[in-house]
Amino acid sequence: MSESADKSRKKIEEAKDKVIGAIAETMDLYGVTPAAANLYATMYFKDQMTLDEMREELEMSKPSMSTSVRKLQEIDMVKKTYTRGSRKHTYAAEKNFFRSFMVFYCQMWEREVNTNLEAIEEAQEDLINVIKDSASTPDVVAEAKKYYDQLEESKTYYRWLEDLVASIRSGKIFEYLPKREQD
Amino acid sequence: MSESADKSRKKIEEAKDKVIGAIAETMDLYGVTPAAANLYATMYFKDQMTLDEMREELEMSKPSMSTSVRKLQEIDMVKKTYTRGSRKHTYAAEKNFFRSFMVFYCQMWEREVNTNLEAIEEAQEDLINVIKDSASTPDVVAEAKKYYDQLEESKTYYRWLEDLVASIRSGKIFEYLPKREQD
DNA sequence: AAGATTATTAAATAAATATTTAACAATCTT
DNA sequence: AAGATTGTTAAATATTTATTTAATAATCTT
Repeated sequence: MSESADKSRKKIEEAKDKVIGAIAETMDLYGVTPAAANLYATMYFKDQMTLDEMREELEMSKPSMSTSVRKLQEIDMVKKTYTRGSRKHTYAAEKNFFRSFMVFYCQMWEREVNTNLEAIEEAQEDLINVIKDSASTPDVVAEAKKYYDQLEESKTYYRWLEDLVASIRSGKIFEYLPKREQD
Repeated sequence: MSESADKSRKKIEEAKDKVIGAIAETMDLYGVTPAAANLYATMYFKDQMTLDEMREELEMSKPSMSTSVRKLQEIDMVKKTYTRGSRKHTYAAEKNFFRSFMVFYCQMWEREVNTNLEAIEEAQEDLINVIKDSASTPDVVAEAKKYYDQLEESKTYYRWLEDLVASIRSGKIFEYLPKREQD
């Protein structure tokens, strides 16, 4: 093989590495470890990989690859693939960023909505009891009312977030905000 | 003060604590430290606070409060307030979750778009050079083309994310996904 | 079923992050 | 301007989190 052909191969690797670096760098936003971030970014340019290939490519331990893969599977950024004839498990990166976006944020927002709405409902019940309690002094009742109203108002946000999740999950959001293929 | 009135006060505190716990728990999603998460959740039920009040309420050190406040200010979840007559600085929590949502996610997504699009542009230039290079073998050219196309397709996502940010920042998204005040 | 290969779990280590104590700088009051 | 109060920065400590090595479990082939 000629030297200039080698040079071309090397330039391709360089190009990939730029993108790999950028993706890995911004993936801390998705709450994954550096190992998982690097792994996903690497897999983004591969068809599929085995744990041993990952270990070799990233020069890390196999358990680290194993846990990283699992974490990435949880947020649907990596899928297990079935390759007959191979004893080793194979995995492929989700290359459609829209799908990753959907799964990750909807999961995250749903957790936030559920946790907080549940607490709010309980708190509001408590506050109503205070308000209704004849033993409560007027200033205490006023305070309870104030907090009750504040919580009630915040529910508008959580309802909106739920609607946003539904719109993304169903794909309806793309009717309003279309994907622009061209530049 | 009667004992039952005290009981009412205590129930209010309990109600608040439920919500404080939930907010603090979900705030790890926003990439803030536990101290900052607890602080924001606490401030959510206060008009404004000084650093010393924070330290006392959370039973933590003053520098910890100072750094937490700064971090929360960066994502616009806390604002400095001007209280004349007081030597101490006072701070207030942003209580409108829609605004917090906007600032936090737009900031985050914009960083992702900028970092990745920049890398993609550079990588695509490199790949074009390989494709145009007469010394590149056909299989190398094919590979370069494959990656080029993959990157090109991913840009659709980043453009969409930019549109989403613009729609949120301008408030236009609420025309499509309105805030529902009632239940 | 036995042996070999691969993947996962557990314990130990390493690295990164959060928090505190101590020192310093800035600001306000007199 | 001096002294006192408040806030921030720096260094040290503590805590948490990520990663590795070692051990175990599961899976596949013969």
